[in-house]
Amino acid sequence: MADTVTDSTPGRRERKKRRTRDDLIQQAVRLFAANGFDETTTEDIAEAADLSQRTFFRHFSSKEAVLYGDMDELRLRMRAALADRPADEPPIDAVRQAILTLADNYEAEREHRLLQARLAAAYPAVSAYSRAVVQAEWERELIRAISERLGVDPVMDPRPEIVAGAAMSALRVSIRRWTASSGTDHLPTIVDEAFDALSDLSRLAAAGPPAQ
Amino acid sequence: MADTVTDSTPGRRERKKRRTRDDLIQQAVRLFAANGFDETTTEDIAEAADLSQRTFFRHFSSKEAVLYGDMDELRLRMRAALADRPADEPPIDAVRQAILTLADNYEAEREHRLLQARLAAAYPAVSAYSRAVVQAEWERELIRAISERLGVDPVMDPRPEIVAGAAMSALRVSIRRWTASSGTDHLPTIVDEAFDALSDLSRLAAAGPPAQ
DNA sequence: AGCTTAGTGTCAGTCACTGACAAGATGCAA
DNA sequence: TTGCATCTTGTCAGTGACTGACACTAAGCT
Repeated sequence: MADTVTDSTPGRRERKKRRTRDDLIQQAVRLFAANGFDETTTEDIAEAADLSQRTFFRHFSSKEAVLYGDMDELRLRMRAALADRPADEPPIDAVRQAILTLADNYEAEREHRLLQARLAAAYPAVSAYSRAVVQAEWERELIRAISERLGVDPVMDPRPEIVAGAAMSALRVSIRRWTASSGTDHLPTIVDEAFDALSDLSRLAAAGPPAQ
Repeated sequence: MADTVTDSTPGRRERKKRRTRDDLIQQAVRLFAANGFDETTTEDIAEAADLSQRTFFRHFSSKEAVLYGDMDELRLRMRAALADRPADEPPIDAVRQAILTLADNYEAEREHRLLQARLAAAYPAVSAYSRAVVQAEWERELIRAISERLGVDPVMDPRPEIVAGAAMSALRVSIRRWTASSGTDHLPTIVDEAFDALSDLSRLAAAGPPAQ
């Protein structure tokens, strides 16, 4: 047993791999912020991390993926938030709280999240990835939680998907507005207003004639 | 005035261009259906239409774009449907009717729309494009119509975006289910149920304990 | 018939991403 | 400690989407 105290669970190999991955993320984010997304090549990123391009693609499946390399942790936090809500709470409220958990994180990591959101606003490829991968994962978490609460099979009953989709849509709009304010507005507040609007969907009435 | 009767408005050049474009769409759709999206190269499509790859990219900005080359017309039809609804109708109802117009078209062009939906389900790149371009355009139409009806500025008031986003989400879910049924279910009916669920969002309650 | 303009082909180039192979590091067992 | 299996990486060659530059031809106009 010549174990040093350092490696508690993961071995040396694991730690090295993790460090390499973190390096790639850090360098990528730095370069994206400095020069833009399209303007940064995967070769640039690998170079900055002193690795080959091939190694970059062994850690991340695309240039977009490295920008969102830290999202898995957030997804799990959201899942935990859902599990913590009382089982008899109306699903839409549990969902609102889960989304607020995400919003809190955006405030806590304001600079980084703002960069991601700005790049998504500026580069279609980033926006597409964010929706198709990151947000799709969040949405799946919501669908799973909602169908459990309703006690229904999400394949048969469309309501979990409808609710989750509406919630994700509200989040997207909220983040867009938060980004437009450069993160000066309070995202959880924006999200709260968005969910209020969602509850009032059917009560939304057309305006009368413009001041008669 | 040596006009022949054939070219009523667009000149020979325009017609030729249009025909080339239509050829590309037709060949692309045929090849996608036969071999799959990733399995078909832009070179294959150009070749099948007896054109150079460079010309393909002069008509379509991406391989995804050619698959949705017929969507502009549908968007305009949706816009017209929105304009036709009474101005004092609740926005959510006008939106529902607009989406039902889309659904009707999906039934009318079942085979083609089903192919698009299947390719979107099978190929992430297609799904991403569909959302980021096609559906984003539809959503913008909704936002514009809703803010006009509410008499508000969509930059200041988040409600138009919220409503439009929720509606688009309901449409996506509906199309997914319609696709899963291979188009045998009636899409307008599915859409109607989705909008009913949307109206009942806040009344959705958790199930009691599983049969005590 | 001339002149301008727009659509096309060809060619060369960039860049994201992938498969194959070899080499060095790591974990593990004898 | 040694030996072997496994993992991570680098190198190299290749595919395919997409773009800029240039020359050529057809279409519209006078």
